[in-house]
Amino acid sequence: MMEPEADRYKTEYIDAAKVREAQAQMVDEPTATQLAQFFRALSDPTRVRIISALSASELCVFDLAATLGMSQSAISHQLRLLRQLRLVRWRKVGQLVYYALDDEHVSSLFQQGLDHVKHS
Amino acid sequence: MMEPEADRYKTEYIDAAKVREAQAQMVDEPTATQLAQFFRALSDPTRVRIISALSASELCVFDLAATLGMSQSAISHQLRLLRQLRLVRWRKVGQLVYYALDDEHVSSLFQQGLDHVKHS
DNA sequence: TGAATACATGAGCAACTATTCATATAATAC
DNA sequence: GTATTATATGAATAGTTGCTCATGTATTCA
Repeated sequence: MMEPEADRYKTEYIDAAKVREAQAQMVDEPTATQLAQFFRALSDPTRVRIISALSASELCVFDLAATLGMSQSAISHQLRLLRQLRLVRWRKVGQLVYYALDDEHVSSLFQQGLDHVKHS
Repeated sequence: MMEPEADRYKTEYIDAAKVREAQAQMVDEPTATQLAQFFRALSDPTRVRIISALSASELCVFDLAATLGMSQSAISHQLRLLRQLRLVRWRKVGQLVYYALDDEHVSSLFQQGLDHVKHS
């Protein structure tokens, strides 16, 4: 048999007002997922180094691979992700594909993260 | 037998100067790893929602779980990660443990990410 | 045309992540 | 003391990630 009475004695919240406030403030699920995806772009050392390298100037895939000392395939896979998240743009010149950071926002955010890490 | 001559015909770089420039600009491996770890803290929807909820005010674990509608265990595990990365601080009050964002830097970075996502 | 080159991508796999479940710890209330 | 409550954490597990390897596509060059 069910015991609905039991629930009466169960604490629902420690501080209901703060929970309501927090829920009002909190981003909704889809936004949280989108935001998490965006930060995920910067959550891998290889991608961080790619972003960092591209802060100087655009580079083709071949030179990016050389710069990082990694395989062309590994770099291409990561670039696809950065492309999908619109963190980089690219232009084709003959056989070469040049990648560059897509907007100021990204490098500014990158720099801010770097500052945080350096001062801690 | 080795064929050292073959290397002569292999392109090392498309643009050696740009590679040198990029390598000079690029963060070193340990820094990249540290930076990636920091951004990783924000790379999961649950942690994004925790950070977002804590932007309003500090909350105890119980109310955080209620706010997000998730199990206490799941929240505790995520808080441990945020604690390790020093994104949150905590204080104990009796049985309750109150968590709060550790510094301005975090919420500013969070807000900047949110702006980026909203305008795209 | 055919060979070489730059890049992209699917499959496979080892490593990692986020959750659940069970249990432990520590504080409170009786 | 015992029972209850808030939180932490280890183990297990399903899902994800980042790389390699093999191969495909598109462009250049002879």
